[in-house]
Amino acid sequence: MFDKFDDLADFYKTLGDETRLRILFELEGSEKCVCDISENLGMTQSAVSHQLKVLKLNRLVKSRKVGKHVFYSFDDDHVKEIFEMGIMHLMHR
Amino acid sequence: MFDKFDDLADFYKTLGDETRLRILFELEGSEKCVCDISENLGMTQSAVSHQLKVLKLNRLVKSRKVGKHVFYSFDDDHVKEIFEMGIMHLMHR
DNA sequence: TATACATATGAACAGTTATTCATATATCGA
DNA sequence: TCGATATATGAATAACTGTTCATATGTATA
Repeated sequence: MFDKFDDLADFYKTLGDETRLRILFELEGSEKCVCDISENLGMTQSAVSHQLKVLKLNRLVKSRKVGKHVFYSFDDDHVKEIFEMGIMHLMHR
Repeated sequence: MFDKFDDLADFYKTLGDETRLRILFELEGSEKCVCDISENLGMTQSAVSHQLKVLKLNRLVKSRKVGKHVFYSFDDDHVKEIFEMGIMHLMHR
C-alpha cells in the first residue's frame, strides 16, 4: 500500500508554483542557462536561481556546468511526462 | 502556446498537500462521506471538510448529497489518472 | 592578478495556507 | 417540534513560501 504522501505532496508542491512551471516550460525544448531563463521570463537572476534550487532539490531538474554557465534540464522523461499531462489536463476542461 | 500557468499552478498546488492526497487516496476505491474520511484518517470533521472544499473548488472532486450525508468522489477519470501517475512516479524512483 | 560576468545564497519581509475552535445550517427520527 | 447527527464555515493563529536585496563564490579573459 502506498504511504509516502508527504513525498508525493512535496513533488506536487514543487509543481504548484507559477514561476517554477514557467521555468520548466522554458526547458521543454532544450536545456537553458540561468541567464537565458531570467532573460526570457523577465525575472531577476536571484529569483530564478532560488527556484531552480527548489526544482533541483526535488529532483525535477538536473544541472550541467559549462564554464561560467550552468545549464538546467528536466531530470528525466518521467517528470516531463507528468508536467505535460498537467498541461493537457488544463487545456481540455 | 500554453500560457495558463497560474491555473496549472493552482491545480498542482491543490495536489500539493498531504491531507488532500490522503483524502483523494480514500476516494480511490469508492465515494465516501465526510465522516468516513475523517474517521479513517483520524482527523477532525472540520479539517476534512475544509480540505474537501478546496478539492471541490479546484474541481478535483465532486459531491453528492444523500440525506444527512455528503458523498465525495473524483471529479473525473482524468484527475484520477494524474493522481495515480504521481504515485507511480514516486514508487519508481 | 584584476576585472567582469554568471550563479548561488542568506536574511528579511509580505503574502499565503492548514488546522483548530466555536458555531451555524441541514436532515432525520422520535 | 425537539434532539441528535452530519456537514459547512468564519475567525484566529502558527507555519510556510516566494521575492528582493546584498553579497559571496566561481570562472574566464585581458
